[in-house]
Amino acid sequence: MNLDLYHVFYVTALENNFSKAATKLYITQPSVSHAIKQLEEKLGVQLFIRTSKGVAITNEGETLFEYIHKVFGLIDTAEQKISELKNLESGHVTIGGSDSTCKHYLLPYIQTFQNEFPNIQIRLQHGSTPQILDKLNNGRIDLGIVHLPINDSQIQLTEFLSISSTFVVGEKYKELANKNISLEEMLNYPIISFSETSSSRSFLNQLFLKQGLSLNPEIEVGSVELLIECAKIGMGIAFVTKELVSKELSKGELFEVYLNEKIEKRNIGLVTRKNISLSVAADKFYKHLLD
Amino acid sequence: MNLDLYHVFYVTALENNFSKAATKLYITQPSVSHAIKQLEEKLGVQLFIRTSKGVAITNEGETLFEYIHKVFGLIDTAEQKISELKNLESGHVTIGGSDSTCKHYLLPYIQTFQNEFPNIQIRLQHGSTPQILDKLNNGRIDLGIVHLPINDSQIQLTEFLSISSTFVVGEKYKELANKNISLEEMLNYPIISFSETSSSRSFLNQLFLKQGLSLNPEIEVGSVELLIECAKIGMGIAFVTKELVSKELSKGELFEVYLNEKIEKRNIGLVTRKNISLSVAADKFYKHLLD
DNA sequence: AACAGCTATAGGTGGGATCTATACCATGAA
DNA sequence: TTCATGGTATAGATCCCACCTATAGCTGTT
Repeated sequence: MNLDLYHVFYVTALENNFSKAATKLYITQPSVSHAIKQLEEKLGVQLFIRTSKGVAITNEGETLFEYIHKVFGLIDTAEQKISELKNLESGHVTIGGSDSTCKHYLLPYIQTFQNEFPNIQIRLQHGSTPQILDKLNNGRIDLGIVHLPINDSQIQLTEFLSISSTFVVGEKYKELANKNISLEEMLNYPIISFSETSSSRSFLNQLFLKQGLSLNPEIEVGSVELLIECAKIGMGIAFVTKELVSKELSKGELFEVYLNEKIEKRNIGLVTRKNISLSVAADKFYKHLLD
Repeated sequence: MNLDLYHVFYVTALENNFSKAATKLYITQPSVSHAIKQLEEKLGVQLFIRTSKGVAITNEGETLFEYIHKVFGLIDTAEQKISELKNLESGHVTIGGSDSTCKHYLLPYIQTFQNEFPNIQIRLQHGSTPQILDKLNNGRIDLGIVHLPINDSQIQLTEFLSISSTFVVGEKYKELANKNISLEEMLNYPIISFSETSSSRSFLNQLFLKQGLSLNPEIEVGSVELLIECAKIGMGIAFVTKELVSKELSKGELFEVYLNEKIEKRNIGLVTRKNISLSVAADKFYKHLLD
């Protein structure tokens, strides 16, 4: 299958003239003559009638042209599309994360990325960490943002952010903010935490478990905003990422409760599939995140 | 533009394996490797990820594949179609002629042709001789069948049939059939002829004009069938193609009126466009007619 | 008759497509 | 660990053929 013959045919059919086609193709007229002859022999039909004033396409040539015309249209479109993808003038990136990671750590990056590459569409997929890893493995998302640690041999992991956890209270329990207290003492107060399935909660559970303590929070919520509100109005001690309450702390709406032991930092990571290349757009966004 | 690269890409994308693609393409693996590399360089994007167990197509490669897949589908279809045309398994022939030429001289050929090539569609276009020549020049018909002579430098003419003209009468004017009469005498009887625009009529006009006589037929009709009927019931002397009334003559329903001079034979010709090739199907039909 | 504009043919040449051979790399089994 | 397997990349040589130049040959025009 020699496709270049079809290219010669295509241009010749447009020009109805071997010599002009040759010029357009940057080859010589005998080459066109030869190529058309080859194609005619291969297909077994005459494609052009040679006249003294150029050539005229035959009926069969016309039929062939209808198809070949589309062929080169498609190739043009394809090359155009690839060029757009390459130059980040089109394409999309699908990112998976929990609502809170997306909202608090991803959104600012998405905004600056969109300013720079307005034609790249950013899509978000919500899910828990295992769900995100699953979507990643199924090719439903390009990259994920999850709380660490994770354990999946198929996954390529890059640490992204390090966040501090702390306990905060509102005006009502302000006196706790002055002294270092132990986890055990804390159990005497109502605890506000994320719901059982969240990674924040399992981190908290682990914290108590290491002291042989069992946690049973009075209040379980599903969003950072609600958690902060609950703490503010004095419903109890809230376990929260420090970076997310810095405004409330500085305004004096919330007060930090210091533990008499150090809480380890938690890490947020970017996950991609091992051995699977990111699309140009996804790769660009990935690098954008790591800047 | 090297289209063969796309062919290598296409097969490789189907196989996800350079070596297997090479086998299918009847080339070696290094050639595939080289071709893909060339295409990647040309497009400026990576198309495949090389892994130890073959290759995996990238996102951009996938996008390209969607188009290229269609491209090769089209080429396959095109080659299929051309092959059908070539082998007379599809296609059509459009023929132009007057109703009577079509009916009396063409129809038998059409039937036998359709038996032999049932998938070739035969289309008929009706019109007067000048209209037929016009349609031919505009490419609306592949070939025409017309009464001669014609005068058109663009037209390629082949004589097809030679027909005799004669005068016939029914029972009523039977006595005329015994003697040779002159054209002048004939004017004493009602004449039945085709309408003014027909070539049969202009032939008849010429016949009289050569003798300095002017014809003014009492009855003008538009079809051979009607003309024969008029003659049969004794409305006058009909000018008619002899071959079309042979049955009536032998049955004794009509009687031939002999002129004291010889009427020239008329010719029917096949016309095609000069310098324009017939399609395979049209050419086949043309040859079928001349057999 | 000469010209202009086109295609076909002949024959020679160079570049590049393709090949062979081999390196190299990852994976899985012994 | 070592070896075998199955894949891709690279190097270098070969040789074919795609393309070129030159020219013939055809047709319609000036």
